[in-house]
Amino acid sequence: MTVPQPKLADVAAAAGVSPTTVSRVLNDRGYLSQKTKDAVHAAMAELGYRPNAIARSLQQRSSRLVGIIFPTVAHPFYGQMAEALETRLAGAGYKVLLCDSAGRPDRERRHLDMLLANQVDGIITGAHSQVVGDYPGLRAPVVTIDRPKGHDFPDISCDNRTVMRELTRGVIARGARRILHLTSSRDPQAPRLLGHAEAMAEARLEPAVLRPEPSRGWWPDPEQIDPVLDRAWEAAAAPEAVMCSNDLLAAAVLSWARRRGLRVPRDLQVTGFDGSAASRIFYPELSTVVQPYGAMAREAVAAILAAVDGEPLPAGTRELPATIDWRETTRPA
Amino acid sequence: MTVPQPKLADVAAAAGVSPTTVSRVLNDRGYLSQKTKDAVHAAMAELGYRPNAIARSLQQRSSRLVGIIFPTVAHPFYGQMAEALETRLAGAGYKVLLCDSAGRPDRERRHLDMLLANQVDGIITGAHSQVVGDYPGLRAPVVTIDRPKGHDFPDISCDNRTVMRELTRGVIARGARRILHLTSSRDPQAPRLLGHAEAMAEARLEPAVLRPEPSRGWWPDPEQIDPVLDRAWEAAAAPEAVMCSNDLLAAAVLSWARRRGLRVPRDLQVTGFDGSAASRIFYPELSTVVQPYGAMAREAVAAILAAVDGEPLPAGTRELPATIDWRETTRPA
DNA sequence: ATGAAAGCGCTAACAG
DNA sequence: CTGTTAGCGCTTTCAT
Repeated sequence: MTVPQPKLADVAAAAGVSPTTVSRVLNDRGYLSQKTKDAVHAAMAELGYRPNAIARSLQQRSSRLVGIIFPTVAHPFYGQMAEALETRLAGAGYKVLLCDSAGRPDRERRHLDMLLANQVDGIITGAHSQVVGDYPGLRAPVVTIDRPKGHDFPDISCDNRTVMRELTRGVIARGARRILHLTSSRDPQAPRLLGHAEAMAEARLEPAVLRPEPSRGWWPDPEQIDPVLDRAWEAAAAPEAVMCSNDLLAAAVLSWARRRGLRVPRDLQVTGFDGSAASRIFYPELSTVVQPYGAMAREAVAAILAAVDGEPLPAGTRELPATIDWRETTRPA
Repeated sequence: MTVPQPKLADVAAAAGVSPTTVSRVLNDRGYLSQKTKDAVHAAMAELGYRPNAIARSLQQRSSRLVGIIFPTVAHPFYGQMAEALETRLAGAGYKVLLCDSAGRPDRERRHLDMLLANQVDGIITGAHSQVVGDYPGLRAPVVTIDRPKGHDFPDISCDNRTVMRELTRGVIARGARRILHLTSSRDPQAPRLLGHAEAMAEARLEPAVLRPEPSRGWWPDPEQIDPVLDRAWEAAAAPEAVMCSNDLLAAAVLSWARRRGLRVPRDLQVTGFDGSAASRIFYPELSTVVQPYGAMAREAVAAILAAVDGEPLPAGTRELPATIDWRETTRPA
């Protein structure tokens, strides 16, 4: 506290060598006599020296910092993704600047400004707005996570369309004909919707998509969902299955079903999407799609690191296979 | 990309002034003629200039960086806490370095090294190991989140003991006499346990505490929990309530209860702890304690900012009031 | 009201 | 094998 932190020059003085030499042993560069190395190490230990990463970053014009932007890390999907990314990045010697955009473009813009000012080596974003897309002076490589195309950055996703087609086929095979699709997405071309529509078309079933408004951006709102479901159930033919675009939505549906006295899966089958660790504990019975968190983090980080090494970023989406976990909210196959 | 990023000197040249002047308009310091200001602003806009935060940090010997260390942000409690902290810190002009310790002391140590090397202005940690406690050369102020005492840093928690006493009283008032307490804590002096024990003693009831081993550190493991519960139910007098030290544990108990055909709350009452947004959506029926996430973040950040301003950190625990959310996994009062 | 010069802590030529 | 010198991009005395 009171003692100023020792700097490289102090170590040099203590060891009786030049700053350059200390820098060399620090970075293990060039030829050093063992004797010198030992002396320097001793001095460093003596003083409790810790190199200043900021000075190093300035000199090397590389911060080893990666920014990650998500709408909300309180959400199990983003939280788990953030964890997987941090673990990978830390393993590669990178540091993570966490940005929570709360789904607000203004916040995202501020965060982007901040990241660029801090000379980040890369940005990984799962934020929903398109502000990264047309950002002036964006020097850092950008990779998106589970974002639809419509931008020039590589995107890492699971095989949304394929797995959703598969999941829908499975629900149909389990006896459901009248299937409701609940989504929080406002994009009619969302891959999950397309996959769903394909499977429905194959079976000559009419897709029915409902988009209840989420509250606070990412949290399903029972006030919105319940009336929507009530209405669907008061229609002539009540649905036999509800497929949801994420596990939280599915949980809201299951809660509604309990209140309404519907038996799952007898009266109603329910599926989710995401399969976060939290979701698997909260709802082990939920049939859902488990996203490949680890693999997605690996690919996203690999892309950033490649870009740092000067390789051009591949455009387009990289899709990693997700797995379906059939449980008790659907009937046996 | 190909064009090197403009620096302050470039702006100066373009505006026909000295670097000092540009720095002055940037920081709005000293007296500048409006004319000069305008010229500089024009030049900055022209070149798309963005000040380099790294250089600034080096010069000012302050990074405006705060490290936050949690066992796993995939866990709803930590994820929501991380979000609340990031929001507060960003609002105060600070940046967040995210560290996921995965509950491993070696990882925590590496993260601490990294944070100190990066000249963080403060550290907020909820990691469980005690490595921060005796860390050599820790210059940054540290605040812990929901950690038991036993260290010199201020701690921000909810009023664990009080609210747990209240919750236990409530469960007793709801008719339960044989109450099981499930916890993931290995500390017999944990405040939540103490509060529980107090309420039990008041009612002259015998406390029964069970500590199933978590898997991977923070996730309750049904393989561990189910046999423990089974055994309790095979004992002479089956419990009438299970109180859990977090919502995930409660979810595991509810899942077990469903499989065993127990009706909640008739045959068995269940309570949780944490009340994260995710938990409220996954399990709206769960009676639980809702932690004051926002207030805790506010206090933690306030403490760090005060320390940055040179005020000494207050020692001891700051307890914020939590609220009890009685729902349907307990009987009506 | 503005500028020149020095320096934050480190590393990269370039000597020797 | 080691040291001298210059400079990363910015801010800050101290002049004027």
